[in-house]
Amino acid sequence: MAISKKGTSIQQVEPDEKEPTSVAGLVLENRLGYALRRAQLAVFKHFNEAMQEHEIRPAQFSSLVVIEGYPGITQTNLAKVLDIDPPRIVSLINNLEERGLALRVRCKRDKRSHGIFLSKKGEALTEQLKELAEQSDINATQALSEIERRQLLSLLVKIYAADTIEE
Amino acid sequence: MAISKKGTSIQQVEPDEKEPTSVAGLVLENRLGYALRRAQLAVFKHFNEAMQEHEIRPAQFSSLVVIEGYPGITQTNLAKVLDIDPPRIVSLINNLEERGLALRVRCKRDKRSHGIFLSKKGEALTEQLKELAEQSDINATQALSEIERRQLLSLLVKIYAADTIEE
DNA sequence: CGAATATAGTTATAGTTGTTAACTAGATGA
DNA sequence: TCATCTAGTTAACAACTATAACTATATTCG
Repeated sequence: MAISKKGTSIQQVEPDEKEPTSVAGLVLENRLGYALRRAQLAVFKHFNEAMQEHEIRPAQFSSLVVIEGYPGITQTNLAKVLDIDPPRIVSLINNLEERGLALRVRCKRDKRSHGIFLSKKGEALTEQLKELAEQSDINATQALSEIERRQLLSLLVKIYAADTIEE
Repeated sequence: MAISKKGTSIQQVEPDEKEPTSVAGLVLENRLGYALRRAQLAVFKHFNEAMQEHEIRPAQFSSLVVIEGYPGITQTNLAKVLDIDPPRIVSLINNLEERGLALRVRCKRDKRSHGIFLSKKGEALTEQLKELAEQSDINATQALSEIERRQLLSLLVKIYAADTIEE
């Protein structure tokens, strides 16, 4: 295996003088997947800080919002909407139920399935969390104007909506 | 704990008739963090499919590209640039080295640090992968025009660049 | 009817990833 | 020289995701 720099078998080499601190100028700078990942991590970091005192993780927040929007939704449908696997829903709902935020109600027509509802406490918390999330998004994207933020959102939705449909 | 619907203790409830299949209409639709996550997963799915035959994971690809751009970069700097923890770099580089794609060269001035270089094989593969990645990004974002894609990229970079600096 | 098949939810398991703490070798600076 | 710092490493661990298999109900159809 040859070192590419000279093609000779160098044993001791100086590391490059430049000390890059960003991916500026590299192909990575133009890679959508990479940019999405980095931006997502940055935004999630803010989100997690904002939610820390309520001990709410991103997937829990999403679940709360969906249950609020569709009270009585079954676990299977919740899994579909959030595009996560059914086994993950179980522990997610277990946790919300243990904390008194949500509850399963066995459906009398189909006794296999459970409708999921928010408790009063869950509803109140969800309202509060939605505001925190809104604020957290804005904090995480200070570099963007309100118009840019909306533009970004609409572009992102186009991507994942298209991708969800074609499956 | 009361069920919010009526405030009474319902034991058997019909699940909602509607069967939602997307987050359309919910607050989630307007949450930047959620949209970023979903879009990122969609794009990564394409990426992973494209890279499958080469057995290259996203972080490995990113590493190859950065090493190509900064031959002789130290592991510490690579970690900084990619914003990942030093321990992760170790197994990452181990893997690339075992596969003959990259190699560590001990720096003679500071014998603690290693410069990392691509082998000829690594360089050739990286060239190939960059094209695959480019194509994969385009496939994953068929719903976007070329202009929109560039817009999106610039918005994303603004977010994570700002976030990286302030630390 | 009742046997075969399908579905909702669950459990267990394991692979993968990211995080933290602590260690070694070498460098630096008083 | 001694104390402190840094680069890389190792190991332990927590979190997340995916898969397989199990239970209970439901449905289909001969």
